[in-house]
Amino acid sequence: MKWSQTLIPTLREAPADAEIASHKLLLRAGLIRKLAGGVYSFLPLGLRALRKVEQIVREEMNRAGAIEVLLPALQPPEIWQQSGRYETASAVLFKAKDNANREWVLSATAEEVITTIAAGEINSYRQLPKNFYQISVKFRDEIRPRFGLMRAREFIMKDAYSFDVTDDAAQITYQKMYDAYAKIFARCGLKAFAVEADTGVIGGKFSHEFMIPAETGENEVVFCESCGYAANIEKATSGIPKTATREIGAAIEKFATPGVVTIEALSKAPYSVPANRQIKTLIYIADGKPVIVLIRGDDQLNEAKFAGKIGTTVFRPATAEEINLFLGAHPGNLGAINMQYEHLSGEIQQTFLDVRKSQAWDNCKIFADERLRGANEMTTGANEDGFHLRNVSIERDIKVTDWFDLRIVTAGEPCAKCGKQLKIRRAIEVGHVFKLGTKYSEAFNAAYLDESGNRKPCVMGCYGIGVTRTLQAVIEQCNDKDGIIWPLSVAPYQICITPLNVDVNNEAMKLAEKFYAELTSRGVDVILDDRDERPGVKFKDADLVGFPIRIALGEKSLAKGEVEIKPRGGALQAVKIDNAVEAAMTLLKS
RNA sequence: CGGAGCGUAGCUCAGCCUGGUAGAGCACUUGGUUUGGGACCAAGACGCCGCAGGUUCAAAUCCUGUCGCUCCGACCA
Repeated sequence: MKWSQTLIPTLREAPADAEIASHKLLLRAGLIRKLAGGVYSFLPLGLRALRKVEQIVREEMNRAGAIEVLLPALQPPEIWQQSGRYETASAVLFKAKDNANREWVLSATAEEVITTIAAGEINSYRQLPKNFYQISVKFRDEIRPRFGLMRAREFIMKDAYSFDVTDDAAQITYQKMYDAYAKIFARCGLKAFAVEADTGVIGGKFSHEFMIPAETGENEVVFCESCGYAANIEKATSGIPKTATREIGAAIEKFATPGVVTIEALSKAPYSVPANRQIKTLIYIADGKPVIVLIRGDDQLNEAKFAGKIGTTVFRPATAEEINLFLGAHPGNLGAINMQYEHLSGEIQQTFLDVRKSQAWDNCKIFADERLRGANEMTTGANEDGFHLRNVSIERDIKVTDWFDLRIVTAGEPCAKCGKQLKIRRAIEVGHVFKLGTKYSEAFNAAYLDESGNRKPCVMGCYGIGVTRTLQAVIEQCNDKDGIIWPLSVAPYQICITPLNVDVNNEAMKLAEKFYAELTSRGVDVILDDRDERPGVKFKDADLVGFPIRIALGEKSLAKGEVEIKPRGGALQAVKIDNAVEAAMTLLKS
């Protein structure tokens, strides 16, 4: 390709709405342009890099035995209702209406579609296993699109769906995908690692996410350098000790704490109740009903874990007004003990009772973090502004509905497996593999007949790679002050030939054309910078775009019978003209 | 959706406080001088100052509303 014939609109300055390095570089190097928030056009250079990532994904998926299909982006809402995700995933689904006012769902993912196909076309164990994948545009109504392609409303995803006869067989497929993913990211030049992950709305038994370490990543990963344990913080657990049990002491005692509404304030004199001897009482409204969550004063609630336990993602913290109405006190004075209303007077008490009834408050569930199990001599709010209770024994005084691990792990806690200190780092999620089980196959009746003629649901898995996100992750991981440093495997062009004089009669240009023809015939992706620009502009642009190898032809070196070959980020080497093509090929292979 | 900020030329931004009819740099066009790391000179073209109301003799500037964008939080590949 000749530079002058394509479109590579490089920018000296990054547009103001780009925040992180990779987003700025995508724009500055002329790979993408924004059409609207979270919606981007791919320009020629960006598309070339994207196609390379796609091709790597395709090759490894094929190698792992998956077969490519293409499923519709326009999907009838009925199938989403059938799986139940029309409600549970409602927040991210784009919906459109046709001219007959019929509703459609834009594909956010395709479990429903593929399972419909499996239900219709797979009848026998002889047809299994099958693993279908596609690389296609996905739509998600992200609450907050961010960082260019990292979190977009429209993006390209590789999604795969496997169907197996048994759980054991599904495990083998899962492992194949896991291995394929490791290869894919390695081939893209990425340092990826897998972590245990939360399954979220998709559901299923367990999953791993593939992460790219990056300060700008939106995920926090807990990991142990000693034994290799690694998990998304949403899922991570640690071996932190439970609350020390003490003698069950005296009866509960109410004491005045005027104006004290934080854990910290209560931990100071004159109260001096250590945070680890306090019970934090949080009120959430989940599916319209109140839920009480108890965790230790020095811990934080992990909302992802909480969501997993209560089985809905539709929840929010209760407002101060709601809490006051329900419990008769404001945040900072709450406890799961005195959920009474005797202290309220007449009319207010009636309102209180009505609210409780309407909100099913009397059946309000109390979930407590495991770390509080058996705790006593604890302090918590008295449900009366300005008062707390001490000598609280959880098992004795609070009717806990259920105990769960609900806390957020923090750095430095002991690893649950080996006891060494856990660390936390930020990362970008580029892939996710799920073991689904039979959730979708049962909902869509995707079943097969086994050897004995028994009808059984297929055991499913699903596997996603954010292709456009992966592309940006490559840039986020591979750049310097001058621009992108493409790994050879995904570079839009592998070699940029830069003649410093582009007059067709000039020796530099003639030679450039000759190299271009030779390298192209050898299957190398080459771009020839035939613009009549000053050398500085060409060099700066080549560095910005980040071609792995640049071959410069200028008077100075040509006079010595040489050309200059410079790997991006490596040392410049002078090579005899006749050896230049071979030298470049050698560099490509190394 | 809650909190914060920003919408002026293709890009980066000034002007707004204190109202008087549109600016700079880069990019673009033409001519010239340059030519190994984002050149210089000259001349040009490019603006519904996000949109809609309002105040005013007069609005980019003040007021109200609205839309869009960015950042922090919840969501995700």
